Order: sequence, then structure tokens, then C-alpha cells
Amino acid sequence: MRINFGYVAMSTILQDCSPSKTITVKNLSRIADEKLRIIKLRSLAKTNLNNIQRLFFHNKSHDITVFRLTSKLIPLATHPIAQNWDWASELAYELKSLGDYARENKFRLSAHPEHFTLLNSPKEEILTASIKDLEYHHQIFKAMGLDSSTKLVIHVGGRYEDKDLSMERFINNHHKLPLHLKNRIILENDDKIYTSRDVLKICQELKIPMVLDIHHHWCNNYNDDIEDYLPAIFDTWKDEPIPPKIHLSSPRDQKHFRNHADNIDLLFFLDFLEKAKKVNQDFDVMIEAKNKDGALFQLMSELKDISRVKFINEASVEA
DNA sequence: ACCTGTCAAGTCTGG
DNA sequence: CCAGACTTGACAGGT
Repeated sequence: MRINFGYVAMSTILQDCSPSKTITVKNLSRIADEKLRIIKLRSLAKTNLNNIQRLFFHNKSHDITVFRLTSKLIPLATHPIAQNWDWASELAYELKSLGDYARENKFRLSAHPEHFTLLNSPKEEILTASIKDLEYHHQIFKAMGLDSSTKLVIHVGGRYEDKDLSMERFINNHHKLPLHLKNRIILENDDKIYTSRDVLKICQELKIPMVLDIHHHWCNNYNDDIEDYLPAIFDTWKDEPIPPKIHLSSPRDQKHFRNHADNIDLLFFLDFLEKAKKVNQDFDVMIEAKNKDGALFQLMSELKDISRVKFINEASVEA
């Protein structure tokens, strides 16, 4: 049973390597000429894409294949102020090069649209904005030449007073999406509203993969033992060319137990590992810790010292 | 060089 | 019914 580890969006080790550089709308508005505004946006986007290339080199050199792209790669891409900016054409070469590099090195990339993306909102305009945001993420992957196995992870959304109705609304809205989005969207359980049991039910109905977040499950779970659900959750990936993925983070402290801690608590992970061993299937782990890749390396060094797993490389183990 | 308030976006809670 | 919390990295303006 092989497990590959990855991290989210940016490195705490590489300096001055943010792939999320942006400008505020207020400041961009101060530039009167639209051509000059676009030059500013393009220059920021190019810096971000160049930093992604640096992150890719860094990842490759440390055997890290699992990585989440930031949603802020193209600054203000979905904001009205940038509506006349054809970033996908202008940056086609850079995006394609990154995608080629990712495929050559068998990177497993993904993205996680932010919590404003709500497919189950009862408000038409929120749904429209959400679809626009999903299209933006899709456009990036498409320009990179990455097919629908490169996924967009989202949450079910809000409760809107009636949870069952809101789950139904998610399903109905999903049915109405264009196929290229349906093929990319996968769901994750959240820490407050939709538990792994809820999300599994939706994923089974829509025949889409589910990402299990074990920290969220720990926060929000109907007293379900994840062990009972793990085979079914992993089974939602059976038609995909890639193994199941889970999200791993540790609670910050007792008071802020929903927040992500700086690093991963070894015992928190080992507890899950014992349950996963019973399913005995390869899977990938996205580490969501404040220390990003630093937390990954710390967890790996702790795993190296125990006999329960065999070290394959800097970012993978055999259990 | 460093510090702090603010930022495109939505939802939920508490007053 | 409305203001503030939630959460996050980075900007922007100030010291």
C-alpha cells in the first residue's frame, strides 16, 4: 500500500516564491488606461506562473508529485475589472509549458475553488458567479493541457436552513452543469455542515469521487467511525485513473480546533493509517498545514523513525 | 525593515 | 435586521 504526500499552493522553504501575487481592485482602478491595467495584470500573472515553475522544480527534486495549485494564479481573473483581459490566450505558452512539465513528471495536480463557490446556493446570481469561478479553474487546466483527471475539489456549500433540501439543490444544480465541469468537480466533507456520510451519499448518487478530510471528519461526524465509511469512500474513485486522495491537517489547539496547526501531529495520522490499512489500497495525502512543504518534510522525518512504514522516497511511503 | 489594517467574492450567529 | 466573525496570504500605507 503506497502513500504519496503533497502540499498546498506555496512553499515555506523557497523564498520569494509566491504564486498568488495580486493587486487590489482599488489600486488597479487608479490606472486609467485599460491597456496599462492589463499590462499590470499580465506582469503579475507571469510572476505567478514563473513561481509555479520554480515550485515544480522544487517538488520534483524532493519527489513530491501531489500538489494543489492556488486559485489566485491569475489575478482578478473573474472580476469585472478584468473582463476584457484574454489571459488564457496571452499566457497560453507559459500555461502549456507548465502543463507539459507536470505531465512529464506525473504530477498529480488539483485546485480548490474558495468558499465563495457555492453550487447549492438558492440565489441565482451566486450560482452564476460560482459557475464562472469553476470555468476559470477549468480554463487554467485546459490551457495546461491537463485532462479531467485533474480535479476541482469543492464543498457542498451552505445549510440555508434546510440541509436535506440544500443537498438536493446541489444535486439538481450539478445535473445542469456542462459536462466539462461535471467531469472535474469532486466533493470534500466540511468541518461544520456536510459530514463524510452526507458527502458520500451525494458522491455516490452523482458518481463522482469523494475527498475525505480527516480533520473535518473529526470536527463534524454524527459520531460516525470513519472506518465504516472508508471502503465506500475509496470506492468512489474506482473509475478514475488516479488513487483516492485524503486531506490531512491537525487541530491548532483546544480552543481553535477547526484551525490548521503549523504541522501534522504524527499520532493523528497514524490513527488514520491503521484504519486505512484494513482497506489496503494506495492513496494520496494532501497535507494542509501552515508550514506547507515544511510540515510535509517534518512528518516524513517522523515517519522515517518508526517501523510501521517503509520509506520509499522523500514524499512517499509503503505501509 | 517592519507593522497593521484591509481586501472581490458568502454564510452564519449573536445582539 | 444588521454588524461582525470566520480564515488566509498578500497588498498598501504608515512608521
